Amino acid sequence: MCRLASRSFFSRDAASLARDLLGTTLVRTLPSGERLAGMIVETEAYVGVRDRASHAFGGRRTARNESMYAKPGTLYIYFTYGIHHCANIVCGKMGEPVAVLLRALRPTEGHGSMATNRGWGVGAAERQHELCRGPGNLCRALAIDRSLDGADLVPGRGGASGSVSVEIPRRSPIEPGMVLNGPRIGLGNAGTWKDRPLRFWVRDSETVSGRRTAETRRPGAV
DNA sequence: ATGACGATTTACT
DNA sequence: GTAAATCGTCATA
Repeated sequence: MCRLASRSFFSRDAASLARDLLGTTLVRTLPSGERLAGMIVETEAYVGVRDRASHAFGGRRTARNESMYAKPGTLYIYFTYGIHHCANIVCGKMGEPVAVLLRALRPTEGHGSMATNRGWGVGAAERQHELCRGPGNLCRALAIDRSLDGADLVPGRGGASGSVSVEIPRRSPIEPGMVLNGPRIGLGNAGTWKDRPLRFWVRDSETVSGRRTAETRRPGAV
């Protein structure tokens, strides 16, 4: 019914991956073996050294963003505002600092643990769509922090499933017409790059963060 | 050593 | 709509 995303799946440009991650499932396996998972419904592409909004703009390379230069399929986790972690999937060609930010999931497994991670009490059923809405909330719900920075989403030869992976259903649950895109969120002085339609989300998804009513464009267009 | 800032979230007017 | 929270990171000295 589904397959694990391979290295080649991640080895392509960020906008294309950001679009095609919609409808796939992000799986977080805890040390206890419990699975926390959700369908990806919102992403943003950070397309490389020329992207003024990227942490790697101009080839910037520091201890913090080192993982952006790792191989496709690597997790890049950063800490910001003194409070939140945000998760990216590195893509592009080997050594290129290109990545996709995961902004929201529709939870599918482990709702109870996610609620606990969010600091919620019991009876959170009516707020399930808020569990993983927004990049910071998503990380908190899935217990993702900098200890996972640099982790590989693609299993090694041993075949052991990693602590984070992406599962691709044989048939996408997302109809092509359900995908919208528009400008990325929360950018400062990114100049012209601020308005590029590099944010992708699923239409009508209650779990999408920020504005849900932006322009429609040809899926994958940049 | 120090200061400014942030790919956010939440609460409040 | 605006503001506060909060601290690791980076540039500057």
